[in-house]
Amino acid sequence: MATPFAHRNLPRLLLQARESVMAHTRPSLRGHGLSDQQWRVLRVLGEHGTVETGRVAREAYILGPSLTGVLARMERDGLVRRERDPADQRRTVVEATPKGLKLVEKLSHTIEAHYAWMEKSLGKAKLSQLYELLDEVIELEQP
Amino acid sequence: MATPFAHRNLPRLLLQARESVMAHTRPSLRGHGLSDQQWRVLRVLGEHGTVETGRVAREAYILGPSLTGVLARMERDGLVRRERDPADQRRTVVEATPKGLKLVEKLSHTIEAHYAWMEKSLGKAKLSQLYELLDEVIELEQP
DNA sequence: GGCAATCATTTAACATGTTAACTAATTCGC
DNA sequence: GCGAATTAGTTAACATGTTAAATGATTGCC
Repeated sequence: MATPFAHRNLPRLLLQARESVMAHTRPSLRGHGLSDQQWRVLRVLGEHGTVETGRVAREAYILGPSLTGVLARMERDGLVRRERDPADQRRTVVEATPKGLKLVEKLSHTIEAHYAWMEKSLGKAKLSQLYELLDEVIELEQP
Repeated sequence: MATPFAHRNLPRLLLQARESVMAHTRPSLRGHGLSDQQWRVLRVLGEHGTVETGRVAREAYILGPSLTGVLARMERDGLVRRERDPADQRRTVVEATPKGLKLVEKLSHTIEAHYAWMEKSLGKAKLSQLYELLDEVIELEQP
């Protein structure tokens, strides 16, 4: 009853590649008590300061309902602060606390070092080639 | 307080690329009531027939504890059957039911068509280039 | 001004991911 | 043969993903 698949399994390859990349940085994140998602959020806040949660969701690639929980736990852990936007009470804005910012600062160096290592092992050319191909895949339109 | 990141965000790109690829096939899966994970399991069973769950976990890239639930729901929905391996009572072996196999048959065509479409839009050369690069990323050793 | 449509976020319900602890069966060394 | 390691799978506890529905606030039109 074997059903042959002529091609590679692209979604699986992308998943594995992602895991392989994250395997290098994840220990540092966990060492500071951060989940992948919490780090993505902190990174956005580090780049943009005070941000409305909708934008955080988009840039950290986290769906709204997930983000609600992630931010609640980050607030519980003293990493971020939330408050309603006075100008538009529908919106909630978030910012990193000093403790959160300190983590961004520290981990940024780790991440940068990781990229440097990756450029060296894979080669700068192949890395940017990979970026380009991924961009093209992402741009493929929905049929 | 902006912290500059000189590089692209590779894990995010890989995640987005995966979503972009899956966006094409997911509607077909959902149309037949399957989750991504259930499809991965069925695909393994379609290729190998009766398989022990450990191997399913490895090939479908699902962790043991997740697989326990996935298989329970698939059994509930009449897609697979589970039983203990008589030769080694620690092991559990799974096989697809006729209903499950019919789904594999039907969806395989859909997936093949999707790959054909992708080869056409992206180009065969770029696709295999992408495969190679992903393989290399996956092979990067843990420092 | 007032009400329908729209918008931002949250809640709810369920599936999956993740790590550690647990159970049951098998293997290995003696 | 027997008891300590090892192995396969599950349970437990919590975090996240996913879709639909609900809540509250704002906008736009009349």
